Amino acid sequence: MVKSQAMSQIAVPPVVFNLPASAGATGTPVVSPTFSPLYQQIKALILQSLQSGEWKPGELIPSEVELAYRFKVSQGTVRKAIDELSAENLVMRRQGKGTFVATHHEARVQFRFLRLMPDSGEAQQPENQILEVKRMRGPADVTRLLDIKAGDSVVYIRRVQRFDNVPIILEEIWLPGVIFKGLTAERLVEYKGPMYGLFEAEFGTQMIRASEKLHAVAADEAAVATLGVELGVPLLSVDRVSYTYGDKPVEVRRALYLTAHHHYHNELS
Amino acid sequence: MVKSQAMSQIAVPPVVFNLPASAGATGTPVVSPTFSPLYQQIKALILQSLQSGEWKPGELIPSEVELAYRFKVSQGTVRKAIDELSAENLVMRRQGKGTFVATHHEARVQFRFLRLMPDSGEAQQPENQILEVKRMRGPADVTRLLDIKAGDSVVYIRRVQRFDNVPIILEEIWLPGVIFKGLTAERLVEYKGPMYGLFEAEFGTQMIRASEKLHAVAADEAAVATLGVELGVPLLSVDRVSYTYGDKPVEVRRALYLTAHHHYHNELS
DNA sequence: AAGTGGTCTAGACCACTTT
DNA sequence: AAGTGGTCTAGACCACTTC
Repeated sequence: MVKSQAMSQIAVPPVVFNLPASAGATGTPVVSPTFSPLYQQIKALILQSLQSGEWKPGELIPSEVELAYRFKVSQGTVRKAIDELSAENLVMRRQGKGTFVATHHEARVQFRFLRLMPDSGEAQQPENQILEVKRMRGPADVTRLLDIKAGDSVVYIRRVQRFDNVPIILEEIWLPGVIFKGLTAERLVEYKGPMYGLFEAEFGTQMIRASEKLHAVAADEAAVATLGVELGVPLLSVDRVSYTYGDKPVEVRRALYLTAHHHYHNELS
Repeated sequence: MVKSQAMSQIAVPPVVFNLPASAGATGTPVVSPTFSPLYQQIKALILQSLQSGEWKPGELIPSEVELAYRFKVSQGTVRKAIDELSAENLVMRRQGKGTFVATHHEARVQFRFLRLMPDSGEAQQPENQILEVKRMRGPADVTRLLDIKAGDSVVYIRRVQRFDNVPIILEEIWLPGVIFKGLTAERLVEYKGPMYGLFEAEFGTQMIRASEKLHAVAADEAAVATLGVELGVPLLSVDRVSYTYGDKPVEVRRALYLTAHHHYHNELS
């Protein structure tokens, strides 16, 4: 039984969970306006389940065999879909155990999102100190980056991160107010672990990729006050926009890195 | 005819081109001390052909069917090997045409190795100005990074790169003297196009990945002289080590980027 | 029409983990 | 022993490019 690609084209509605056309279908194919390989459609369906929270970060997703049965495709096709999700770091495969939803409660993931390393020695987790948390109307440049309406409410966070108790990073963070309703200074202060872990666990928002722009800048007075450097000292400015499923921007960051004894590490390939 | 993985284990000599054990082989398997999947062994063999120059940058490599015949494995196994090489940007697949060896004579590749973008507007190719080329005994830190003997000969290059005729990058480059014997200032000046293109075309050395460390630093007198900035202005320092096949380091770079109107772009995922 | 890479299936077996 | 992901094969057909 060989299925034609065009015939096995399945409708992928925006939200509704949908099974593919029955495997034995013959007749006139219902040609949809947009073509894509079967495994891409399966990938999109799995992505929906990830986004909807059907499988939460850290959890086991159904086995390849089960997904193949559910979607009425071969295991190989499910495999190729999961292969891509794995390459994009959205899931993690473990031979013999299964496939797990990626989570920020893992050192590996955190190092992907914090590229600052000591010039010598091992990479380590910084400690947070929250300086300020408030709700405000988003500045124009921030709301534009977050793709929300001008003047919409945002949560503003200001914090310092320390390595070996030395302040190295001064950071401002803006989050869409609608998504991060219940976020308070207390919760941020008491939460141990990476901030993105808090976001995924308590706000159902998974950061899956980010785009950064780096500049060398001179220390301003805020940096002087918090990083203990002199005015004008060179600092690495890192502007970040983070995205969740569907390439939706959900965080804007502006950080200043003191790179006297640390560096931003990047692999080109 | 089903082949066991262990039985199809093939010897992968360092240089000699070798065919896998015959497909129908039964008897006692010659268990090699290191195990690896067949497709990884095929990948290693293809890698050898790339490294040896059997297929040069920009050229078409044999089709999957032909490689499968040559290695006496299925097309699917060759496919998986090439899939990985493609993911690592060592080859480029083009449906209907074939698989090509990656080359630095391509805009896409060049942007992978130069992350500096204008804050607004399109990315563009910079223009080179060679300031100095000489052969010298490599400084200790450089020879250590290049994994050559202390005091070994290196080629030293100093250059400025301009965007829209404005000097933005001041760069020092060290190359192993043994590999880049015939590299002269004249050749560097007259060569149009990316330097890595020259390296691959005339020295048979393909840069396939690089590791960068970024610091924010204050402009020194060399930067003042060449970039036309004032002493102490913040600059982005980029220390790079580039690698060719077999993770062999073949270039050390120290660059200063003027980031007043440009930024270093990075995608985290 | 012929050749290339791209997709899809079905089935077998392997390596690893848990029961 | 059973279940999971990982490897390998063989064969079919599709999409794209070139002749």
